[in-house]
Amino acid sequence: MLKIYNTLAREKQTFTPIVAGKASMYVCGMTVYDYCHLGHARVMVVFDMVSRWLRASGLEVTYVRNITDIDDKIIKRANENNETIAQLTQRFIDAMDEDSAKLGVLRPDIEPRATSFVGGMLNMIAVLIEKGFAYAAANGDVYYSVNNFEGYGKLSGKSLEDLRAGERVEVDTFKKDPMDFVLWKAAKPDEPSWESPWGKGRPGWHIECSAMSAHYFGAHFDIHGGGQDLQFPHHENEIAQSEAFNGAAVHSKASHSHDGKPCQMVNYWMHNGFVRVDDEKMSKSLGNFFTIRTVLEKYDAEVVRFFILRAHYRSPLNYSDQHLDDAKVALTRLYTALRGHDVGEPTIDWQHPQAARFKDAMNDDFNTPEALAVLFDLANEVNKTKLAETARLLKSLASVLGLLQRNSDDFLQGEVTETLDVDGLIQARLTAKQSKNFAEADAIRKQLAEAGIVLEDTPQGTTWRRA
RNA sequence: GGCGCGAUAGCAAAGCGGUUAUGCCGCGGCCUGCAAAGCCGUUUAGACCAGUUCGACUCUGGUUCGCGCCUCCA
Repeated sequence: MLKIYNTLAREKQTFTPIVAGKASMYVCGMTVYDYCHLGHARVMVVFDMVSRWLRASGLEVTYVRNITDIDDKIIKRANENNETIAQLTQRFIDAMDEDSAKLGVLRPDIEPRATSFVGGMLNMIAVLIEKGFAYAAANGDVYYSVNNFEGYGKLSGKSLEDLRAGERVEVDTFKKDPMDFVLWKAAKPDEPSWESPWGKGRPGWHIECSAMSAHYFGAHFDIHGGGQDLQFPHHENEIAQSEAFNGAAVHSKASHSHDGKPCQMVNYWMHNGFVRVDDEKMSKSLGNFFTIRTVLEKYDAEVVRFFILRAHYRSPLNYSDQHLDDAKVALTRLYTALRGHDVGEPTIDWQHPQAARFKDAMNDDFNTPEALAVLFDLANEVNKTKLAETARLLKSLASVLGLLQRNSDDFLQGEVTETLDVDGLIQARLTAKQSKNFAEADAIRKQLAEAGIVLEDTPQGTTWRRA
């Protein structure tokens, strides 16, 4: 039985899909105006892992991850770069695809772009106005009226009163309530815009996700994911929009549909923890972010994936070179255990005690650190017994996490870019050893070590790996 | 100020009311010509103060410290 920590309930709950055997999952993806950083990498890897586990559990998964390709920052950046919005967004969508592919992230089933769903957003806004949840202001903006939605704050645990007391909300004279948020922004000159009943403009950020999830999943779906920072206001606002849209009009049981049942948008809300640098959130506004491609210049992409899955998805994850070095050594241990085992296609006997332990860990709110501990125990077993069957189980279980699927030598040796004749030197060392010329043998080994190559003598001969 | 999360050994990171987490590092041994890898063993824990309990790292309350959200943010 899979249990998921549901942010809405603030507890782990047994996962029961709306439609037996299927799972619908929507994850808030990227706003594409820059390269993805490690925080984005975490979202992609975490929900990739989630979708893989749901599938491994036998569910037919539809995974939707959107792309926000219209927004203030995009417009600003395109102007700065003197390129069109379409050029800018496509450039960074391509970059994102490259980065995520390297991290072993499978493509979501559907990756809708906001600009393709403006019609759906306009419809949603019109219905919200009609039902009394939204109003067009004098400046041409359309706002959502938070006071009219009963459940506002239920996801983030905030009350309107507390939010207002925060006094950090800018006073906007066109809003009826400071907490009201924008559904439709009136266009400024020289900005891209769409025609609407309220004049030219463009959609607010929150309505995009409501419209896109509604398009693919309708009023009700299983899992909605995203980073912790989206809990408020983004996800809170999505709930307000979608549940109001699908429910009855204001003053006639706001958040309930006509048959009296609550029209809940999402059953399970999942939020992954932040990536931190020096115990501070990694973010663009703080400027302390590392892009995925920067990190990949120095570290193997699978090491980064391993590093992310090594921590529980809800825990904070501190980034540092030291931690990545550590992850690299750990992953090397797993690949070393698999070295020399050609195990073929993944197959898992879930009756095997270690497989069962792995499954229990994953079913416990995706406990990947525990699942990885199982892999290390299996590696130890492989090292001791040399059993191909155990090696196969190790590799098969790892495949569920998107790890250890390369040939060991590919990981341990990397691309062959040597100017040194490694094989020749190994052969020369062997000759020296055979004639007991250990000084010569050690000199060769030292020469290779200085080039970053570590030799390992085994009963089957000498192998090498990169330090 | 409001709301929430966390505090585990040198570092990272899980489970668990009583029995080895796991990885890296350190130490001892085996193996090796010597190493490396591997194997065996081993040193370092549970912020602080109370309470519940036969027994608490694990439950409850409080304290301290850290982080996050309340504004764009994955």
